Amino acid sequence: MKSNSPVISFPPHLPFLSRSRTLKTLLFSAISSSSSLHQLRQIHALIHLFGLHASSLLVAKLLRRLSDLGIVPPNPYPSLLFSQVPSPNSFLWTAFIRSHSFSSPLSIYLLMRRQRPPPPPLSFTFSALLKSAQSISEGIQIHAQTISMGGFDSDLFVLNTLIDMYIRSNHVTNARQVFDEMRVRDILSWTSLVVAYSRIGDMDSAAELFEQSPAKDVVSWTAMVGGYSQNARPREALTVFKRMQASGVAFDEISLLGAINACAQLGTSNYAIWIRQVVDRVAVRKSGLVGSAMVDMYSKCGLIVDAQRMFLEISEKDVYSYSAMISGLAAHGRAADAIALFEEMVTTTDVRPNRVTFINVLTACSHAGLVEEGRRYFSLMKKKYRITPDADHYTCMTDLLGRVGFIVEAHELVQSMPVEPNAAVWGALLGACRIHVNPEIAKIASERLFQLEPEGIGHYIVLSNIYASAGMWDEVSKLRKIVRGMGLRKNPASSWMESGDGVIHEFFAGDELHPRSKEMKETLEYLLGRLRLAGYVPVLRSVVYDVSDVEKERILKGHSEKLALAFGVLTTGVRDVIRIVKNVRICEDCHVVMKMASSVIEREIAVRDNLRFHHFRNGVCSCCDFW
DNA sequence: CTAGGGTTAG
Repeated sequence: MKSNSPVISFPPHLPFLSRSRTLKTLLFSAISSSSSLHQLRQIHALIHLFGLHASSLLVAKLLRRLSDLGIVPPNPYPSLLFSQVPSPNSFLWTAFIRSHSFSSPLSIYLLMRRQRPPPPPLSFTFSALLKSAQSISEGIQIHAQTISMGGFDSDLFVLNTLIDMYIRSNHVTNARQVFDEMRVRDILSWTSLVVAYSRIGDMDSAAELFEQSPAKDVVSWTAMVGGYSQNARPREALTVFKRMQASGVAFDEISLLGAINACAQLGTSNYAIWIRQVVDRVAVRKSGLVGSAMVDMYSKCGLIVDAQRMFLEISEKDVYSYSAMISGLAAHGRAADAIALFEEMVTTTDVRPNRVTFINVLTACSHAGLVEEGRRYFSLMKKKYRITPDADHYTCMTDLLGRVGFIVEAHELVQSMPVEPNAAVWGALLGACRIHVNPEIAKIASERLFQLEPEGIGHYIVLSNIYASAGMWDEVSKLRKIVRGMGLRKNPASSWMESGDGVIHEFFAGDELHPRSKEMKETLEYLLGRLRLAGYVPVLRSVVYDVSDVEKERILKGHSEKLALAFGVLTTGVRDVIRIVKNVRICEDCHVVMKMASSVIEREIAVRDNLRFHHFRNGVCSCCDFW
């Protein structure tokens, strides 16, 4: 908590004229650095004391700070301040309009126009109006007004705001049209569109514009790094991040976030170590912003101990830091620690959990099968914290109930939930049906999924796998036909790992693309041979094709995480942890192989699946075979 | 004085 009041020191030796200007400057910066209504009122009193309450400059600044603190009409304070200025200039009118952005900025504008003589509107008077436009048509009207005033038709500031208005209402094409018609553009025009394209997932258009933009600064570079990372293209994100550094633009805290997140997605430990060095160079590690991202990144890279260490180093822990840590512990199967941290947060700090925190806590319960605790937190969230559960929370509950086998109850929950179940909810139910082989409810869930996400080829495959596990081969072949008709899968299952030099090696089921493929095959055969001696029997039911047992065994051997395991054995030191990242859930057979391998070859193996970690040590897994 | 922002279920 900042409790220091702004200090206004007055240099008495200055001549009177400059004293007045200096005083204004001092008061002005005091307003900027104020952090509470109480302080603002004190400064306001000072302004009165010095007879400066008619200053448009100071009052405009006060208004702006007030809206930052959420003090806007109908709170009378802004109007009171405004009314004390006998002849407000255009700047103050604009500030007053802006402070009404959530009520009726247009009515203030009309009031301004009715003054005699009317203060000339400024470009950012219109920008303030445009910013608060509730709809496209209102925005277009305001823009027409702007043009009719003359002199603004090619105003950069107005046009940039117009672009933003279109982007805010998801009309990227219109924004692009404005952009294309601009005779003069600045870096903000370019960046706005780059961001707009990346938000709609069109990174190729974003990149094209970015490359064309004549100037690049830390913000526009960051937009690209963040864009790639938010669109699940971590390698490109890091490439752009490195290019930014090479171009001589210094990065700041915000620009690091995209890069940290990209490393989290890659999930490999060398990138974790690399980004830590980058972060340490600017010594912002203890900030909550970077700290939370780092906690998340370490967790996702399997370095949970480093995540915890990082968490402790954050100087001002907020709900993001706690949520990131809880989510990390959950992903590593440490439900008890995740819950303990949540309890510590609510009992020993002022940090209030938000909806995401509860998603994290419920996920922790889910990964450990803690049904009763999950129910308790679900109701605590409503009763004590007044957070209305949304579809995401119901997804967690459906997953929690379904995962332990309460499929009927999970289905009832989905049917009775007060918000419309979305694809994630039905997906959780379908996932539960896969684990516990319940083709009846799976059929219900997947029919809804086919409606909600008709392009989601994965749902057909999961349903088909459930039918396969239940031996319903007629149904399987019907679904296979549909899947074939839909074309190739966009995201095939793959596993990847890093060799010591930071190169990422990716493997696909049954592929022989890697230059060391032959060696890997031999290594795997040798390893499986040793496992067989220790009692390994391939889990044939992990294969969801109706083929012979010999063929099933051949398919199992080709699973990408086994290829990665072989590659890891070949290329890493005997004391290194073999770290594998996988983009889908690990299958039962691979899980058995990893467990046994960890004891037979005395190596620690860590596999990150699409949602959690498996740490294999001495023949057991941290997930206790519940995943 | 408008452009980039950490935690999120299947």
